[in-house]
Amino acid sequence: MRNLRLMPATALFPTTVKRALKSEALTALEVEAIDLFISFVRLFGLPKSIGEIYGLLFVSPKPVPMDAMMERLSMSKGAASQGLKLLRSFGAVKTAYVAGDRRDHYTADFELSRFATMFIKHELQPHLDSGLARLDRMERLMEKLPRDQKSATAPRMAKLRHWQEKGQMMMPLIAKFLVS
Amino acid sequence: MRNLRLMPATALFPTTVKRALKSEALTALEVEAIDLFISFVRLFGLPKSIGEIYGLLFVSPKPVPMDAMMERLSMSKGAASQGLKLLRSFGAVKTAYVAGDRRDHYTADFELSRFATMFIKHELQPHLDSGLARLDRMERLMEKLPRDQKSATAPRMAKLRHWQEKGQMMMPLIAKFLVS
DNA sequence: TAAGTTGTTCATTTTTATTTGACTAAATCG
DNA sequence: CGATTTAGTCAAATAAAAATGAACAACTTA
Repeated sequence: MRNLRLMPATALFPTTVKRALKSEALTALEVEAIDLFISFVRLFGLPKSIGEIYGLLFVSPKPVPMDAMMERLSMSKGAASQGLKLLRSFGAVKTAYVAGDRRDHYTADFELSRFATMFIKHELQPHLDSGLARLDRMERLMEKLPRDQKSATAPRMAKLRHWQEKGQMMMPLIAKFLVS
Repeated sequence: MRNLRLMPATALFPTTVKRALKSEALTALEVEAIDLFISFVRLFGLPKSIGEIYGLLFVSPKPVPMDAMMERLSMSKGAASQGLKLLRSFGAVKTAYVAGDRRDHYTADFELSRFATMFIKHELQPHLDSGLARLDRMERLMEKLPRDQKSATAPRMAKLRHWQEKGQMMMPLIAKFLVS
């Protein structure tokens, strides 16, 4: 699985310093943090692997490269790469430069509100937006209903409109509140 | 699948009125409502079938029995029964008495906030509660860290505490806002 | 420039969530 | 009471989501 190469016995003074070959087991603190963030990200419908990565970075005193994460979390390269891509996309992790290392190193951004604003932007807002067009469509369909059905349906559509508007209004407020 | 029995030709005056044997196809309005609520309930991590049931009831002028839902939504008995059980559990649907019919009939409760309060109660609150104990645990683990790591970790734990408290405070406010 | 390193993509596999429908219990009917 | 209707349960089937790892591209470096 890992492709370890044994260093030839003659290489007493290797020109490049080899990195640690074995990854440390997770500390109790790391396990707690990972656990915490797994359930946190689940709240936003994100996969476990996202929580694992973020949790590990959250308590890491120094930037962590992807291969170290993979090893310590026993996670595939694909999951790590995709997870970091997503976390980067909404600013939950940042890359950090580490001198003399070609690999990208990652740190957590501690503004947890990023998860919420990401959720609002990618899940809630689109839903609210398409909902507006749908409501118009539904009201037009309602018009064609026989009188009695129409009168029964009208107040329900009003309720929907009400919630739609409430949602639209809430979004900026919540966003503002979260950033504070 | 359905077990239809043909009525014997002699039964011109049946003692009990047989119900309609064929279910009507969904109307355009029903399809819109179902679509709307499927994506709405997904927001709360609920399965599609929940959205289908609630969407259908939302635009039904009269109470609907379970077998009618099953037919019109082409949904299994299990999904219908379990879905209604869940929706009932947080008050999103109510049962209505219909004279001369032994079956339970269901209507939608139009207070959409029930979905949100259900989510808060069953997903958010438990997470916040267990989070409190976890934070204590993490802080105790942090104490045992070497000086330098500890000083790097401390502000992160403070951030976590901050969000935890913010969350605890927000819950009642959100709840109040939703009901209004 | 050849060999090695790092990171991405995506078809396949694995895992998890949801749905199905046979079975059953309970209630009502004749 | 026996037949029928209604609705709940749960093991098995199916569908959906997530993880894996091989293949590849883009760099680096020796």
